[in-house]
Amino acid sequence: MLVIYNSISKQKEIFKPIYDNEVRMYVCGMTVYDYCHMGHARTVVAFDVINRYLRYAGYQVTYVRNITDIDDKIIHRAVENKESIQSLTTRFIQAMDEDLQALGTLKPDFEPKATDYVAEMIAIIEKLIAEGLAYVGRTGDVYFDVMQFEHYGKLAHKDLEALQAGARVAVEEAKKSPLDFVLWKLSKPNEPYWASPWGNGRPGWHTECVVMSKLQLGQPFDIHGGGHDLKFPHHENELAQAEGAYHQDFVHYWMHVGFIEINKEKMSKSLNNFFTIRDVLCEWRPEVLRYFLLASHYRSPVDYSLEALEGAHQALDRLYLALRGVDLNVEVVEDVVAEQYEERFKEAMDDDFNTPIALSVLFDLVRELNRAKVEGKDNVVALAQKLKHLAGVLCILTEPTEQYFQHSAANKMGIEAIENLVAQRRLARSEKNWVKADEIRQQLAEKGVIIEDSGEATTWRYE
RNA sequence: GGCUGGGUGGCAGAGUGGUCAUGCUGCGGCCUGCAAAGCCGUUUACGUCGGUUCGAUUCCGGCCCUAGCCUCCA
Repeated sequence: MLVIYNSISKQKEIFKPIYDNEVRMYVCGMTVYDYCHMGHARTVVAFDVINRYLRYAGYQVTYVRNITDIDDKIIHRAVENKESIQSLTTRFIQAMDEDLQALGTLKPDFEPKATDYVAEMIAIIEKLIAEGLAYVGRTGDVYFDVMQFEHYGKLAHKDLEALQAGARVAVEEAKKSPLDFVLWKLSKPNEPYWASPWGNGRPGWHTECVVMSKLQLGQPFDIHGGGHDLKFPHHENELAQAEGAYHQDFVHYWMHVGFIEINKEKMSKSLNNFFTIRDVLCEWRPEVLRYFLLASHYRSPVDYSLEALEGAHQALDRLYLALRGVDLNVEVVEDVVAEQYEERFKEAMDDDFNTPIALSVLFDLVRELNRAKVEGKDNVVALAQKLKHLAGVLCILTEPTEQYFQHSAANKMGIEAIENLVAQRRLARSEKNWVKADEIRQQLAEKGVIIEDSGEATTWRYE
């Protein structure tokens, strides 16, 4: 029984899809004017695991993640770069695809772009005006009239009074209330525009998600997610539009992912304390990054640090080491003990996708496996297969074992040279020339190569 | 100011009304030519002050500290 923490009720709730075993999930994606950073990675990986687990659990998932390819930041950046908007967004969409693929995330089933749905956005704005929920302001822009939607604030748990008291924005004369948000923004000279009943302009940000989710998933749909910073105002504003326009629930389960922090401070573009995914992938292999992200629960804040990455690396090594020397390319073997670990794994993931616990189950399985290896039990293969299989749901332990340890990289000693030294050392050892054997081991260690003897065999790996 | 979250052992990070999280690290042992890996054992916890309880890190209340949102942000 799957339980999900729902932001709107602030409680864990039993998950019941709208249609039997189908899950319809929409996640707010990127605004493509720059490279993706670790914060994006976290949200994307979190929902990737959710997507994978739901499928593993037998649900038929439709996963939609939008691309925002028109907004003020994009326009500004294009001007800054003396580049067309089209070229800017195309470039960063491609970069995003590369980065997310490197992280091993599955592509969403649909990745709608805002600019492909402008006509539909205009239609919903017209409907909102007809419903009395939107108005044309004094400057000609169209605004959502927050006061007219009685449930405004129900997601973020804010009441209008408090919001107004805290409003830091200078009241724009064009709006009735400072909380009203723009649905259609008239274009200035040299800005891109679409024709509309209110003049040439472009849609406000929040509307695209309402339109694209409804088109591809219907309304209501099951899960809507995104980073924690989207809860308010973005998701609140989506909800107001969707429920205001169609008079029915918008979303059943709202999920929000916690922030990546640096020195306990939110990583964000405005604070300029962010690391891009590609920066990090220059130093660390993608799987380490994934492990790091999965080692804490998706709702908690995570502090990004070298120590944490190193910890992830070591933990991952332990998982892979357990698989070493086991031939997995055989028919899947059933084993009662192995099944117990799968049950525990499911239990962990069923509890609001608790990946830290799921990982701890994997480590318990590793101990079981190592023990079985030492004792020469006959369930070694079954345990190893189970480990690989369950880890695969989290999309870790995906590489062939030896490839993981002997992964070539430009700055490392070549495999041939290593094998050569290992052979020399084997000879020295057979002659009980311990001095020479230790010398070679030391030589390799200085190059970051770890030697492991077990009986006659010697294996090596990069540290 | 309002609204959300947090404060756990050397670090990271879960969780629970009364036996173990887990990973890294420390210590002891086994194994090993010595190591590494592995196995076994083991030390150091639950911000603070009260309350409920036979018993609270876990429930309730006050306080302190801290992050986030209230403006674009995953």
